[in-house]
Order: sequence, then structure tokens, then C-alpha cells
Amino acid sequence: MSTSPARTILVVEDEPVINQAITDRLRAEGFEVVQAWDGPGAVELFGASSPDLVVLDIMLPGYDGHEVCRRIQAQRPVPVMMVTARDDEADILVGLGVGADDYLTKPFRMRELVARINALLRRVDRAVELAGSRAVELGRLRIDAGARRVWLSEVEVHLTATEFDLLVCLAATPGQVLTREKLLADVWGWPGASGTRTVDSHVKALRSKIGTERVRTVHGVGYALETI
Amino acid sequence: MSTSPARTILVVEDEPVINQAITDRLRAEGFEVVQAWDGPGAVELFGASSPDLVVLDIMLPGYDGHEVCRRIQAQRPVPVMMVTARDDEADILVGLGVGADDYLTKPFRMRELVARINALLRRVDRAVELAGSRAVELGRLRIDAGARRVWLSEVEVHLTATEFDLLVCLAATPGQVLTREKLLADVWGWPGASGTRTVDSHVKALRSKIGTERVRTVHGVGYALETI
DNA sequence: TCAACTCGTGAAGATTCTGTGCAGATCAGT
DNA sequence: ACTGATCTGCACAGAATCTTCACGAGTTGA
Repeated sequence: MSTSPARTILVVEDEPVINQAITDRLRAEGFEVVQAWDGPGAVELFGASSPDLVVLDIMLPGYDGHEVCRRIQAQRPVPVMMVTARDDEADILVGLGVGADDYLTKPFRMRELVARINALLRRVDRAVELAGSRAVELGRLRIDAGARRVWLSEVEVHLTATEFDLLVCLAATPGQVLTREKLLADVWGWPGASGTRTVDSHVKALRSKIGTERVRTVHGVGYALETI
Repeated sequence: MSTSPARTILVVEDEPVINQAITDRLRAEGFEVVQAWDGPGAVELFGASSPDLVVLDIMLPGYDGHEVCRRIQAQRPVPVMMVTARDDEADILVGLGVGADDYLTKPFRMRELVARINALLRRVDRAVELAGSRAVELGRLRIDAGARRVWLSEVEVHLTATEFDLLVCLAATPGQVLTREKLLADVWGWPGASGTRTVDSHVKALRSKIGTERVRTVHGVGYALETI
């Protein structure tokens, strides 16, 4: 992220002091920032500047934030961070319905705004990445069955063939316990087999790669995948 | 994409609010959308409207999403985007399993749905292009299936007939792992063949021409083309 | 608490798989 | 038929992976 080109953020806020404060902080964080002070200006600037994210105040002259949100989302999907004067439930619900992805209630800390913006951008990055493949997500774990690849919090993890098959078998019913016999049948194709430590060994190997806590041992029964 | 005729999408979802929300958004994205609210209606509309893609909720009145999927796939192969209520359940099996489907877990972001739909359609486009005569780009690799020519970063690479067929077979599903058996069946037309090093030899030759790193070995499974 | 049972672990040997060089077979064009 | 290009698949080495075993740690139920 340090070497990638700067993200552009459109800040839409009619209050000059707040607008400038947000802008300054985001620039300090390394973002490109363009500013708009009303609805029509926001929609126009959105088309002109192609921002990666929009910070949008609900209360605006011209038409309100929801309308702006609708219009820019109609142009192109973009993550929107709504800013509301009070935590009015209705406003928030409408905003989320119109396509806002997150919202913040005034007064807010700049640090929180920055943190949420970064989180939102990360989320979208992952969504775009995900769109390219047929991956399944379970907590921080992402499994692409076709490519036989696995990621843990964005970092790819190398699994052997057996480890991968074992994971997929467990992931097919997250949280559900599978007996060793069931696993030996489904993963190894040894129906009726038992009395071997083979499953345990591979569970150990799998745990060492995706985190011990993600495979729960159910004493006397078997193993289950945790969605964390 | 701007000049091509609009793609038609069939949205199958019994919840009116969600159905309409998806429909509205997809129409805003420029798709033609037809709506169905239950299994029988979906199957009938599928035949009548010839959609390019189906968005399908698992939970449906009549018969469930899997059944609908089976019936429409029986009529004509079509990309299906499944929507599941929660990511537990054996529903994930469908996502992990073989089918040509992608899936999404509720609640989902409209943007993500749109991104994945576009990705699915691109995948299909690519397969069609590969079968036809237009050139496809995969990372720095450009493949013109009609002319049977390949370029790597603008420089043409000479491939033998077998190498080319092998590349096209791998390129039809970039990133996806294909077994040697599958390759022997599809490229060599020897269904059921195995126990030979023929595939390996041609992979070696292909690698020497397009770069070793572009063909990923999946130990114990097969090979996959990387899009780099 | 204690015995009985179950599970985790590390290591080692066995097994399987892949990369590679090479040679004979096959093919296409002359 | 000749020649050069291509294809096939074997043999081998090295790498990767799998399985099993022994034993200590952990868990359960009486």
C-alpha cells in the first residue's frame, strides 16, 4: 500500500471548517482529496475526479446526502462513508439502503474517521479480489476450491493436497463436528478405517498453518472448523 | 462493453424487498432484468427470457435453489450466482463444489454483487473468446485462439500445436487447477489415460517459452495457469 | 483421586510425485 | 524417401508428502 498510487477521496460537507479539517487530515494521511460543498457540486466532482471513496454529510444544501448517494452510486459503485449530525436511526437506515457502506455520527474523532476509511478501502479491495475467483470466506479464512488456494487474512497459506482436502471437508459444514471415520472416508477414501493417527497428524499440520484455534477438537468425537 | 447489447439477468428471490433492490441496482448498471419469486416461476422464466446469468436465492417456495439450479442447468449451461442466507449450512458445499457457480452470503453489498456478476460474465466471455477467434489477455500473456498465436509482453512466442492446445485449455479457466487426467482428456483426447509423463513434458516445454512461473504446479493434483 | 481412554506431538521411514534428459516414433513438407 | 520438427514416454534423481509409531499430556467418568 505504501508504493501504490494515492487513493482519491471526495469530501462532501457544507460546513467549511469541518470540510477543511477532514481534508487536511486525510491529506496528512497521504490521500488525494477533492472537496465539494453541496449536492450538485458533489455529483459533478464525482464524475470529474473518480474518487476511490466518498465522505458524505447527510445535511446538504441543494439536495441531501441520500440523494447525492443515489446519484453517484448510479454513476459508478463507490464506497461511501456517511456522516450524520445525530445518530438518528432513520437517517442511518435510509443511508445504508441507498448504498452507504459505513456511517459516523458527529462529533467524531479524526482518528476514527481515518481508521474507518482505511477499513472500508480494504474491504472493497478484497471484494474486488474475491470477484475474480470462486472463493469462500470463513472468518479470516478464504478458500478458493478451484484454484486450491487458501488465504488467512489476505496472506496466502501453502497447504499440501491432503491438508487442503481436509480443510475443504471441514469447511463444507463449518462448526459441525466430523468424526475421524467420516474424514477418513471422505478425504482419504478409506470407508470403515479407524485406529490410526493419520487424521490427527494432518490436523496438526493444518493447525500449524491456519491457526490452532481454527480447528476445534471435540473429545471423543472428532474435529470441527471454527469460523474465526 | 458500452456498445454491446445489454445482458439479461434473471433474479430469483422470494423476498420482494430484496428482489426489487437487486433488480433496481442491476438495471442501474445497465442490465436487463427479469424477476422470479419462486422455483417454478424461475424455471419457466429462464426458458422464456434466455438470461445471460441467474442470481438465485437458496431458500425458495416451491422447490429450493439447488433444485432450480439443476433444472435450469439441464436446459442450458448458464452462470449462476447463488445467494445464501448464512454461511453455515451445507449450502457452502455448492460454492466449494464443482458447479459453475459463485455464491454470496447475506447480507451482501450491492457493489459486491455487481462486481461478482461482472466477473462471472467476464469469465464466460473469456471462454467464448477462447473458443472463437478474438484475442484474450491474461496478465502479460495474449492469446489469439483463432489465429493460434501467442504474445508475451508484445513479443510473439512460437508454440507448437500441442503446447498451444495445452495453453488454451489452461487459459479457459485461469487459476483453476486441472489434473493431468483432465488435460489428457481435453487436449489429447485420451479420456481415462494416466501414468504417463507426457503432460509434464509439454508443460516443461510451455514453461520454457512463457515463463516457468506462469504454470503453477499443484503437488498431487495438477497444473494451473497463473494470470501474471 | 485414579484408572481408562483420548489426544497431541515429534521423528523417521516409506511412499508418491515432479522435473528433466534423452531417444525412438511420428509427422509434415519437399 | 529424406529431413527437420514435434511428440511421446521411459528412467532416474531429488523433492515433497504421507503414514505410522511411541510416548507424554490431557480429559472423562466412577
